[in-house]
Amino acid sequence: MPTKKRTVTIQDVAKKAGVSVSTVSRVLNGKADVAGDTQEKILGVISKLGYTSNLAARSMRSRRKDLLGLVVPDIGFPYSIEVMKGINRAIAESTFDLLVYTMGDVHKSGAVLHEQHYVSLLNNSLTDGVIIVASAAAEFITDAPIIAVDPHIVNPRYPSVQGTNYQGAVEVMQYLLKLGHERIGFICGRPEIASAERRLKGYKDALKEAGIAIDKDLIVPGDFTTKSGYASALQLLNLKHPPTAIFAANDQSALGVFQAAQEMELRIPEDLSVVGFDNIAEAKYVGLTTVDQFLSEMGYIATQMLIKMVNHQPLDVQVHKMPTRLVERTSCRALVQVN
Amino acid sequence: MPTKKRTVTIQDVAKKAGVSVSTVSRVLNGKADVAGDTQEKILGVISKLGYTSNLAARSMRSRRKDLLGLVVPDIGFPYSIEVMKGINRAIAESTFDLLVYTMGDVHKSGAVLHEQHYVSLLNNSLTDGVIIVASAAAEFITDAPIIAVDPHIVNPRYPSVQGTNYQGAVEVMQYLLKLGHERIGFICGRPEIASAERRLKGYKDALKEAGIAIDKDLIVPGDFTTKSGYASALQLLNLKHPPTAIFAANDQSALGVFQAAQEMELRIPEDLSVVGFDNIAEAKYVGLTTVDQFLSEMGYIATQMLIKMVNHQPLDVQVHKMPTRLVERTSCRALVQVN
DNA sequence: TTGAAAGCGCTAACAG
DNA sequence: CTGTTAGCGCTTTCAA
Repeated sequence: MPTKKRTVTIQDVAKKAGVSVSTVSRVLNGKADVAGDTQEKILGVISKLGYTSNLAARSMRSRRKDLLGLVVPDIGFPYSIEVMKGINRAIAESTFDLLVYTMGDVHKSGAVLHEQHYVSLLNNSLTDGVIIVASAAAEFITDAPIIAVDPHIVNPRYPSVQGTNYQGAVEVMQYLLKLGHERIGFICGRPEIASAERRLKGYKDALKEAGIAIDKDLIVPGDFTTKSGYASALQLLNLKHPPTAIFAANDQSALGVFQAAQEMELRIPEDLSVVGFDNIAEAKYVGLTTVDQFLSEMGYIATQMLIKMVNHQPLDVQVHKMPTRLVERTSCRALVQVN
Repeated sequence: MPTKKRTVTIQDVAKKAGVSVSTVSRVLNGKADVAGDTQEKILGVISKLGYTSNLAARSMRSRRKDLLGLVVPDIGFPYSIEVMKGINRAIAESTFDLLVYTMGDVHKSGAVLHEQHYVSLLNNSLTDGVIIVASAAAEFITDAPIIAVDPHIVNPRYPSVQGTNYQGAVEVMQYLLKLGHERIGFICGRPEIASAERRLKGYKDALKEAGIAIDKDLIVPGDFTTKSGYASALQLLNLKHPPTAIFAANDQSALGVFQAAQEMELRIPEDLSVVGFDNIAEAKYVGLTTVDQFLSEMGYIATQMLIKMVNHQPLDVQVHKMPTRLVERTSCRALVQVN
């Protein structure tokens, strides 16, 4: 293995080039005040030795790193993936690179503490600012800008990007009601998450608005997983009066509904209408109705906002209209909440 | 915004607790030799001040970081996402966390240089080892272990995880031949990438083996994108003698074939058999045949190998059988190449 | 235009 | 059990 015993440091370069470390540092940082031939010689030595600056040491001294941080509990989760696609897009368009911190699993250890820890870790040292996705934590100690995407609990002290969950749910319901459905099932999300509750409220209010009494049997629990969607859908479909449409609080559980319907040989949407919130790639293939681009846009917007914050630019944009390419009838907007 | 002017350092904690920095450092690192009440007091100050250690400074001093690095050009690309899912799974099962470095776009600037730079950057400072995915670069300067997943160019000096592209392609062909197909189209991948060429060779050899002459019209270019798959599929299907089956060098281009077939109102697989290499979520919904879990498994295996390397354990496993859940008839193995 | 020297925040001997 | 001290590799004054 081509492993140098010791890392090549700026000292090695300086010695080899016969100059001082500060001179090397100067050419490394593109300062103008270095003689042409000195610079050339140093550059030569650098590439000959294969020197690369030590990120840790460097960011310990300098303010600007051109690096954004992202803290995600689990980068394998479809939700995270969608958000990351948007972030990735914004990063690609910018001069910033991205450092993603993950522990691979939300449940690896105390989530809230871990999140806070990682945010400080990144922000106090390596990055110019951090994006935190679907955070359970509400408070952070950090000296660099921070932005929350879809936080579980909304803390007005931090800027955040959130979906208009209530309004979106109302629109989903209006769509289903217009289709003539009167018995519409709702599969809940995790009750401790703000967005889930707002979707449920949208469901209830739309029903109320339409003059339809709320049937408690039609509201079943869920936890945003496909498995729970499957189980809850079976519960709904085995009712004496089963619903003719099911509104799942998120896309994953909608997929579970799809599985249950398939198993019971119900065709979608002929026998059963299914609508899910959020966005997954599979949706268009299974014929589910979802809000396209939703999560991805949130990531994109959040990244752009964070970059503005890092650059000390004002956060002028308050509300973004979300594109709804897949679904014409159901729309959802991202509300950008500043401060 | 709750932004402390200056970061809380270990010095602040020490002063406030009335002890020395080394004592604080000791409790921070869980050393046993600290008095119970001293430790308690320090812990109290730490949480009161909201102190978190500076990652940069810390990793500059200590050897073990319990942190693995991952360099991916583009984390929004389906290929990267699949590999990352596997890596994420391995990370979740381990005591390591993961730091992903991305520039958001392969083409943001000189890819090879960027990759080498990032690998050194991470490995010389922050992480215990790094995984590099689909690298265009063949050489790296680093003093920590490194493992390549599916490198464009295979360098025997580094351990790597690669698919058995040749064998897999042969098996895909045997499957199609057994189905009775005699005219099988092949959509190539990017010719500069080793795996693409091995898949093509598998296609040709299987044909040869079956005693079927190679028709050059049936081999069309591609670049692993859906767009190219679409275009090349149209080219194939508009031939005087169109193929009855198409083997796309990867999943993305297979998706393009699917689109083209749909547009020409060909049913799959009744009118046209389509097989793609690699693995995407959409595959099962559009009825394509792909190798399940393939990319994800590569990421998983690579991560486990890297952890072994970091722990100075021998790399005993040489060949992994890949699980093939979706597809019984086409299998693919990951060949783990050590040294 | 360059070098010397002072730290950034932290860990790890080495003494007490 | 705890404090002192010496750096890790780098940037940044301050002089020369």
